[in-house]
Amino acid sequence: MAQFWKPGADKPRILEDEDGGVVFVSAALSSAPTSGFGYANIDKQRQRLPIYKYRNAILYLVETHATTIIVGETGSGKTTQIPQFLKEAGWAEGGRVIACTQPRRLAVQAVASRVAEELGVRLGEDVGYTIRFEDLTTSDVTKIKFLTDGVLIREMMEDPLLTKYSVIMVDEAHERSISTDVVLGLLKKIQRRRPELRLIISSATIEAKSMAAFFLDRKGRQRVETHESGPSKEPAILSVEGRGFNVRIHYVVEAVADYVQAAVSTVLAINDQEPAGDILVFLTGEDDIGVAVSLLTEEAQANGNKSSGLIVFPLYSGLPRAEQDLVFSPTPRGKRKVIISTNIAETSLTLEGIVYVVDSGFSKQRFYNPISDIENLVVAPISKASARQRAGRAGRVRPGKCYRLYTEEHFINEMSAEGIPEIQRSNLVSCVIQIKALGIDNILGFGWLASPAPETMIRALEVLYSLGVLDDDAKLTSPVGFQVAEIPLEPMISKMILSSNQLGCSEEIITIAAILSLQSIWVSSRGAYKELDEAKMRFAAAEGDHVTFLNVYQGFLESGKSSQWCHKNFVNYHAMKKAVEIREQLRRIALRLGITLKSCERDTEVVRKAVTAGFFANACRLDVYSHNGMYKTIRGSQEVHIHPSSVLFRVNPKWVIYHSIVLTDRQYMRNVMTIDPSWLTDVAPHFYQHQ
DNA sequence: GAGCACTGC
Repeated sequence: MAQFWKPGADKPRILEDEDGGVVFVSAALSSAPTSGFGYANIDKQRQRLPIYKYRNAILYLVETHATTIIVGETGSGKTTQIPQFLKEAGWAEGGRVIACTQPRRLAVQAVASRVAEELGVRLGEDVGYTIRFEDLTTSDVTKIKFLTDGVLIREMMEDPLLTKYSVIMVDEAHERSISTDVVLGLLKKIQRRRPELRLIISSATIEAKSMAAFFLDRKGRQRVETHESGPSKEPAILSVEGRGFNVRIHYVVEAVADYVQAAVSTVLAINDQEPAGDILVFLTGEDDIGVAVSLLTEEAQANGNKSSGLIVFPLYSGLPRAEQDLVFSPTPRGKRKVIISTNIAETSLTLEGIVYVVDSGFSKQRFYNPISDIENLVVAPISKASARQRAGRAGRVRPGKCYRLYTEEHFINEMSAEGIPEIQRSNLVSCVIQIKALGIDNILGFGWLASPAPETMIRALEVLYSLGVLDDDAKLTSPVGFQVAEIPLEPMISKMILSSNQLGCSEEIITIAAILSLQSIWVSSRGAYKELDEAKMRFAAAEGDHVTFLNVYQGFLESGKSSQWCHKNFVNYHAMKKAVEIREQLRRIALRLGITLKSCERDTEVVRKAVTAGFFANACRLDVYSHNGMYKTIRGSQEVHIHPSSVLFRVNPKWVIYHSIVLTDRQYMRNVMTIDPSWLTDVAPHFYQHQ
C-alpha cells in the first residue's frame, strides 16, 4: 500500500521562498519500484507520473493553506492524480465532494473517464462529471466531480457557498477564459465565508505569482493573525516538473515578409534535412491554411521523390468532423505527416507524433469595441506564453525542434509575456447577468483578476436594462430578469424565448434559438458557393433567415433525420443532430420556467415579433438614397449591409433586424429578418420612444 | 457578391 501524508503526521520538507510564498523543494521519492518489463498495472502507471513524488507535499499544503497554487507542466499528471490523492486523504468523507474544473467540455469528459477507470468505478457513480446539458453524477454517491468552470458558476446560483465541496481545483487557470476569471473572483469571496474550503489553482509559471497575490487577501490576512486556528490564508506555490522533452528553438535571422510562404519553405526544408517525425504548422485561419495546403500539395506532387513523402492535412474547428479526424490517422511508413492548423492544436487537441513545430507567431484574436458594440477578429502577434505552448507541442514523444518564423529580437522585445485576458476583449452581457444573478450588485467593484474596461461593463448594463432584465437600480427584475439568467443562452435569445410564451409560438422560437446557438447549419462550401446558394433557395423564406431555419428543421424532421437528405441539400448533418439535442434541452428548461409549449402553425408574424422582442436593439432601416443596399442601424446610425450568405441578400427589405455583425471590409449583418417597424415600439417602447 | 481563431452556460 502506497504511503501518503495524513493530517497529524510530520510535515514533509518545505522551504519558504524569499517572497513569502511556500515552495516545496524536494519530495521524498516514492519507493515504488519501477520495472522495465511486463505489464504495468494502473497503480504502477500512476506511480510513474511526476506528480506522484509530490503527493505528501500537496496533501500537506492543502491541509495547511486555504489556497495552493500548483505550477505543473504538461504531462505531470496533476489533473487526474490530485483529486485521487485528496480522496485517499479523506477529503471526500462525510458526504463532501472534491471538484475539479476545466475550461472545455471534452477535457471534462476525458479526464473523468480516465479517473473512473483508474479507480475501477463506473463513470457517474464515485467519479462523475457535469457539463452543460449533461449531468453524469449521482448525489450522495459521487465523490470526485469534474465540471466546466461555467457549470460551477451556474451551481452557485443554487448554492452560493458551494457547501457540498471540500476542495475545488481550478485547472488550466492560466488560459484565463472569461469563466475561469469569474470563478476565481467568486471563489475568493466564498473563501471568506467558508474558511474550511480549500482551493487548488493550477497555473503556468508566469501567472503563479499574480495568482498568489490575488488570493492573498489583505483583510483575510489580518484576521488570521488574531485567530491562529484554521489554514493559512497565505497561498502556497508548488512547482511540479512535467514530462515534456527538450525542444530546440530556431529563429529566423531576418523578419519574413510572408509567413505563409515562409512556413511552406520551412516545411520543405525540414523534410529535406531532418530525420523522420511529423510537422505541425501554426497559421491563423482557414484562408492561410488553404493556401499553405495547396502550395505544399503541389510541391509534393511536382517534386517527384523529393517531397513526395509529405501527407498534408488542414485542421481548424470549422472543418467537417470526418476531415478533422484524418489528422489522427497513423502516418504510413516512410511518409511524413504535415498538419497545418489554427490555435485549435495549441490547447484543445493533442496530436501524437509531432517532432517539429513551425510557428508563424500570429493568431486570430477577438477584440471588442464597447462604443460600436462590435466584436471582431484580428490577426495579431501571439504572446510569449503562447509561443512556448506551441513549441511544447514538439516535445511530447521525443526531443523536438521549433522553427519560429520571427526573429529572436522580436520574441524578446516585441511579444508580450502573456496575452490580454479574454474578459478584456469581449462583450460582457452574458457575464454581467450571471454575476448579477449571484446577488453581486457592484459589478465595477467585483474583485476581478483583471478588470474589464468600464465602458464594456456600462454597455452590458445598458443592454440588460433595455431588455427589462435589470431595473433602475441595476438589480435583476422579477420574474423576467431571473428567468433570463436561468436560461443558459445569450440574454437576447433568452428574452426571445420568454416572449414567445405570450405570443404562442414557443415551439418555433425554441427551434430558432437552438439553431442560432450553432455555428452554421450549412456545410462549409469552399469554392462551391453556387451549389450551396441553390440549395439554400429551396428553403428560403421571404421573411428572412430565421424563418428559413424553421423550413430546414422541418425538412430534416420529415426526412426522418436522414444524413443523405442533409448531404443532398448542403445541410450540415452533425449540426442538425446537435440542434435536435439542444432543442430538447431547451424544451425542458422552458417547461421548468412555466412556458407553455405551443406552435403558431406557420403564422410567421408572431415568430418575428418574438425574435424582435429579444433583438429590437439590432433594428436597421434601408437607406433609400443609396442604391447599393446600405442600411443604417436605428440605435447608432452605423452603416451596415446584409451579408451575402443571407437569403435576404439583394432583396433589401426596408426594415430588418439582425442577429450579429461581422466586420470585414464592411460591416455585414448575419441572420437577418424582415420586421414591421411598429413592432419596435410595441416590444420596446422604452427603447424606441423617440423614434 | 463573400466569410467565420477558440471556447462556454
